[in-house]
Amino acid sequence: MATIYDVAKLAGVSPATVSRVYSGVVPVSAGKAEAVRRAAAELRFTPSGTARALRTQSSEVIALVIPDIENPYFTEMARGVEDVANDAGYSVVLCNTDGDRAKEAAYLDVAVSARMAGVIIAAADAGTDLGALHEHGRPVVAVDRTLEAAMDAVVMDNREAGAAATEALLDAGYGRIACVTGPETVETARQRAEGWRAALERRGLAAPSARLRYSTFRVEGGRSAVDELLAASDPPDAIVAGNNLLGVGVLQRLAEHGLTPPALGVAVIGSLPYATLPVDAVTVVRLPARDMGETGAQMLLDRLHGDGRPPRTLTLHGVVRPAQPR
Amino acid sequence: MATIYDVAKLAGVSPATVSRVYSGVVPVSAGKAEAVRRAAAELRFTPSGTARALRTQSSEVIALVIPDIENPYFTEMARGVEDVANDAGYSVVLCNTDGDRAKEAAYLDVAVSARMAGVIIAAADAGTDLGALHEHGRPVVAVDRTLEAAMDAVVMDNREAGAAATEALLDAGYGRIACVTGPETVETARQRAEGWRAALERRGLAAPSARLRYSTFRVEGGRSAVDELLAASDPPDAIVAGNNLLGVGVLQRLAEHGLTPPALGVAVIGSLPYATLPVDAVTVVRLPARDMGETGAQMLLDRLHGDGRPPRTLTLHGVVRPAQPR
DNA sequence: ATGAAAGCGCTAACAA
DNA sequence: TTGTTAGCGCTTTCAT
Repeated sequence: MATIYDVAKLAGVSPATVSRVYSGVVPVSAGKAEAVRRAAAELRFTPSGTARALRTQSSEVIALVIPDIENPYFTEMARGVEDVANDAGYSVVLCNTDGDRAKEAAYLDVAVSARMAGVIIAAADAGTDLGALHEHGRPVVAVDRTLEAAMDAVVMDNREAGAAATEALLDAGYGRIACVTGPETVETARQRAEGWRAALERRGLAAPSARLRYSTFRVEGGRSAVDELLAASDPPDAIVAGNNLLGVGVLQRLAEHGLTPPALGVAVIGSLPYATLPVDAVTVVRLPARDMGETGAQMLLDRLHGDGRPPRTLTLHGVVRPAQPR
Repeated sequence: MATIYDVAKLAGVSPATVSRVYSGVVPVSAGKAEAVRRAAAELRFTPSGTARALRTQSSEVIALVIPDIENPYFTEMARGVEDVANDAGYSVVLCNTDGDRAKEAAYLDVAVSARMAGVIIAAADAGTDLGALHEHGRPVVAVDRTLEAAMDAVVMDNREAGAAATEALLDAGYGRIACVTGPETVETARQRAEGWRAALERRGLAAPSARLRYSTFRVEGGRSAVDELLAASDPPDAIVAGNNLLGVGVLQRLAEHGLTPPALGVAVIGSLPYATLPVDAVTVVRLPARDMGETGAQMLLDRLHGDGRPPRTLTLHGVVRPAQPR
């Protein structure tokens, strides 16, 4: 593999000049620059990112840590991060943690060990340790889920989303509304459930815990919740699904029970990009995932460019698309 | 940031000993190892991956290059890659190219510049240039789509999948079967269409080009194909969808036309993980995406561990789940 | 505008 | 088993 020394020798200049041609800021005479370029092409020179990273103590790579790469919500977010980061000349490393603390810790370790420029993280749970990142002075932005009191973060208004979903069902005439959400350890899951409860109570209705199910944020969770809820002595007439995958599971299982909405009302928090039936009959609270990614990436870039303001939390709001009355 | 020198001084040993404790292979006496560990913990030492990569000319990172991170087929594959790679101590960097050659080239550049150990790639199209990787001696494994005549590759049997999907529809009694597939520039799209054609011709049926649509491998492509096919003077009575997203689009649009299967037959090449209606009425040719990822990763690891056998192509087969007769 | 030289933090001979 | 030492390829003063 050719190095700047090889290129320098062939071009008849010093290694420093070759370096200057590639870093671009320091002026180099046109003639020498041209000679360097020709020599580099001839030797198929590719500058060593690792050497540069070692020397400069930083690389143009940012880590994006997410709990579930198979969830379209997070991939949509990843697209947002990518677009903004790539435009600014950064590469994005996607790290999938499966919501597993050990895996997450391993990836954060890699991030500091590889001297990545910064980290955007949708944390597995509240226990994530950002200590090493902080000590090494790497900026971190939390997305989707907050992590520490005073840090940069972009989150959804989850309570509002939960309330809006519930209210849309109430407005459509449903009265016995259940809620299926994610694990109680996950902030977003709790907040969405709180929104459901608040909306019901605002209308003077009870929010019995028998109608609230903490589950996993996965398709299977939605499916089994339907079975459990329908088996109850006082089954609900509508269900709020706490995220997109739960929504898919709920709709799947309901269809198998012959209860396609609006026979039983359904509101989903999050989009259903791969739904195979018309979702007109389903209330959807669209969450701007891509926007969240873009905004988070921009916050991180600002920090990398020396922004020293106190940390801030940005809250994004969902958009309600009520079920069409038929 | 603490270095091995700081740790060495505090532990009262040489830097080399610290290094040996971390690399693990060379024996170190228990006492010194313990001292090193304590010193490292006290100084919150994190070894510099960049320094190590520079020194050893390689890093424990592999790049996974895919054309569409929002397609569950590729994320499922990514999971397979991740599992195998992580178990072997490698991190996986996910690079999303959007099927864009320039983006792809940029990522491959990063891969060699960062001295990544190897690359697994589902190429944007046949024009991808692997030259730089080869020159730098980095192993490459193609997945989903081949790229060069003699290279390691794991692909699906796409012709067979296309034929199986078509035959299932024929067996179910449909006779005017259309096919919607991806861009003609994409190998998998062509092969699946060829399978469709071959299956029809084997039964002595025509495969008129009016019933074959090259589109994009996206939801929207399936939707518009339905409209175009239904508007024809001699509309089909069944449709083969060339990938999962096309299948989603086809099913969506058919439902909007009031033509839910089996009113119009549908076979999908690929899985429908987020379908919201029961897919019993749809023929699905499940493609083992996760398996493809695991196998590709294993092939790459073998190369990294010195496997010098001639390159090989492994072909994986889909599994037909015919629509349930109702 | 250009070159010489030091050093980023680590590993791998080699010596002891 | 342990320490000494010489780089890996680059950037960056400091001179010129």
